[in-house]
Amino acid sequence: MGEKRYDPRRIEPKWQEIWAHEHTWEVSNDPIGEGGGELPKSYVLEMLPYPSGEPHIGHLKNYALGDAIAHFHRRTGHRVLHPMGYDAFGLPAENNAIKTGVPPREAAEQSIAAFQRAFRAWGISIDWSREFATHQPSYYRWTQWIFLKLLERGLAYRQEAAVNWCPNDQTVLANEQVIDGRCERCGHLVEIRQLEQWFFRITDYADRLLDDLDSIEWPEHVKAMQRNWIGRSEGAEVSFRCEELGIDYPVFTTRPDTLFGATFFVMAPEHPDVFKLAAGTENEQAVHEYVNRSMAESPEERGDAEKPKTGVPLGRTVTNPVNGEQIPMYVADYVLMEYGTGAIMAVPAHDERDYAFARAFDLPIRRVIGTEEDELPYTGDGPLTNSGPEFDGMHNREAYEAIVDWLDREGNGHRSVNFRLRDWLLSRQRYWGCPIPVVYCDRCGLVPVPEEDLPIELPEIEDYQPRGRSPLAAAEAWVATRCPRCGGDGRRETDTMDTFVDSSWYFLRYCDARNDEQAWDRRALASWMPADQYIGGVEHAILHLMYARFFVKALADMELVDVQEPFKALFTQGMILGSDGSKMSKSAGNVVSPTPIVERFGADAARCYVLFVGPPDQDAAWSDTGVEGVHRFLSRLWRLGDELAGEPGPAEQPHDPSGDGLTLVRKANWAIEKVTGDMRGRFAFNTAIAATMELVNELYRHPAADAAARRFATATAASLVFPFAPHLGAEVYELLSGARVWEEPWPEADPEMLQADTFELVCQVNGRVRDRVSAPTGAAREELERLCRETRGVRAHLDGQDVVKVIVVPDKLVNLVVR
RNA sequence: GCGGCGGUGGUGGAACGGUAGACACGAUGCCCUCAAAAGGCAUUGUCCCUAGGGGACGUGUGGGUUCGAAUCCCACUCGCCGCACCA
Repeated sequence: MGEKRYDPRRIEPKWQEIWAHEHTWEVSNDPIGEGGGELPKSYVLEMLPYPSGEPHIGHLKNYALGDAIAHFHRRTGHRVLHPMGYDAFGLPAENNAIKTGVPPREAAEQSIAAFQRAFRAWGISIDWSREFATHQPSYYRWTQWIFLKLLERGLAYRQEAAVNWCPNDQTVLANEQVIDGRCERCGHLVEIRQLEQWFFRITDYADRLLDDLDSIEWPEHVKAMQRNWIGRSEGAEVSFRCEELGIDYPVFTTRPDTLFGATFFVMAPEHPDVFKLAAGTENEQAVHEYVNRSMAESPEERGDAEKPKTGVPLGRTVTNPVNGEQIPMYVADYVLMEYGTGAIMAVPAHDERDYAFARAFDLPIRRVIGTEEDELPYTGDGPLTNSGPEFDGMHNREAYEAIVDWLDREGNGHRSVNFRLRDWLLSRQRYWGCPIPVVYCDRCGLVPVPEEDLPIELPEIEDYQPRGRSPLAAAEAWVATRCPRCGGDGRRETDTMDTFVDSSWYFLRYCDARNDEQAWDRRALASWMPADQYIGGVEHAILHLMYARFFVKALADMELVDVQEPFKALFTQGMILGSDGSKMSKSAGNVVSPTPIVERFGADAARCYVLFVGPPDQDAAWSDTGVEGVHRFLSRLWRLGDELAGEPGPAEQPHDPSGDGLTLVRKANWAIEKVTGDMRGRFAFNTAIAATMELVNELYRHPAADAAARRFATATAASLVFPFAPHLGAEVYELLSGARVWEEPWPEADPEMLQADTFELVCQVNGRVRDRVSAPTGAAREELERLCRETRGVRAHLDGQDVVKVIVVPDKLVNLVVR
């Protein structure tokens, strides 16, 4: 033993070559043609990588996870689709181009090559026949086609709006890409600009995006984040009339029960009527100054809830519809134009912000809910007061309904629902993205490019520097075109699409990736969608995962797809942190690159380690000694295989094992049961790997067991470890049986071998373990009680006391309750 | 503030309401070796006891349910994540 050593550098390329050469992981869309008509489908999908530089350790974990699931599904009788692609468009490649001069296409393609090398070196079981990258015209042709479909349906539109502008990246951003008032990409403070931009009408789907969360198996925290982001609130819209100008101003409120407490009225600085209202009043000048000052403030400064309330009176009043009171109007920046109607009724007694404003401006505060004991501002429940004879004394929950009904009858308001979600701003003033297939014609206006003219290819340019408009605008020859409608002079849209558009439908394309006639064939889609298991990081909980759901729903409404949700189940993996426990970053100098690890310990050890460190949805720190430990385990398994190889023969369970052989056969069956349970439904790969470690340890503990039992136990370990360490699993399994482990069905435990003849009976007195004794499996309750009472430890603790109760858990324990 | 998740040895982590700490790392000792590497074996929650054995205490804190609680319930506390002047 021991002259030969486990050498992943020899084993791993050997199997990778076989899988590549035989196209092992390719799968047909036609189950009948493959003779697999009876097999259920399984679509296992990891989030496609963004090709920037080299793959990092997080990618290894992501794809090791997905691969384990894919292998398990294949061997448990599924046709498995496990594809791969690259999300190649996007800002980083372009910013890199500006810095280094390397064209984004070149950088992206270099990076894609690095990912391809990595996936092969890691032994990920990918169906390469479906591979694509989103920057290829054969892909984005269909991204453009989907855009046209959405445009046709009114779900894509162009509009001027106050939008987030990143002065560093020189482009607009979606709300979802602004984090704490800063650009998600570069961290620069975001400004607000009034610009005409392209939007997708995702708000039309707010209710469905919310409701359908109940139909998918996603982690609770991700659903919660989406619910939060959609931010549905129920309430009422109530009209307040400005008599002097004869205009009704609706407000949205979630508290119509507090209407009698409204003592003033506030508008957002961006509200289009602010100047009109102030015109001619003594406040006109002050209003202009205030509005200009607020507009100049960054969203971050403005959004600070802690800062003192500011505002200016508009010099006008509105009528509170419930009591006819004239209440003063203000403009104040704590009211947001983007939410509700951009105007609010202020109820200082029952809203903290209104309270703060009223105190600062010395405005009346009138309690309408609760008693003296409830300190103001009071946001809790209670009986109404100061709300007229009709409502006084009524509990506020009831009053809510009663007041809304009354408003409705009088024509002053109605029930209403508001969402926090806003439309998806998709245009970017940047080069490296999918061109928007639209032409502007002086005569016809905005004209969609006809489908047959797609793709509108992204031209090659030399200067990527953004100058407030897309660098594409400088490509004169490309911009100048014919109007598809009238044939006259036209100009192409020079904005490109947000990268998230590309990744909102790629999972559909995998189903029919080589189709040149259409984006997909519906039958191909029907044979795979939805993805049964989606795997990726939580950082996409809102952006990508919401957009993709929106796309699928919109496409379903156009009868282009047959599912309502793209991802039936979602698994969010935890991050691999640096060995110091903090996030890996170049500046912290704690980045672990997978390449040297794989070269040194093998892909199998690296893959097993990231799955073994802990539950895969949790963050885990990288540990060099941890990988060495896993490598040690794989070596031990390999040595068993090497030692037992001899000539290939059966590796099946021997018929009548006895002694140490029986122990091994039992342990092997126990491991089968344990690993299968850990993988089915849950993702307890850490404990699954631990169980195969136990099996291997057991083999080392019983070196004298008969060879048949050892062969069986070793082959079983190889078979069970295959989803995590495919090369080693295949190697050892072949050494012992001559067969290919991935062609073998997943092992099933022999029920007879799952139970021993005896077990260790736990003997408790008052719930505390006092002794243990060997007892026959299946023994009667009385028998177990007797055995328990006879043990030394129990007798010592019984000590003549009365046994008042006996609890027997068959095949497990006896608990004697004494007084 | 709202929403979600979590607190177990020196470390990462195991535990259908039923033996807390599987498995692994680290540490210690031994074997193999001229030596080393590699490998193998053993010990390893804390404390206490006249110690081949036995006892007490132990899953953030306090209470509760139960024959029995890391697990279920209540309150608190600490930490992480998301959202946040959203009316």
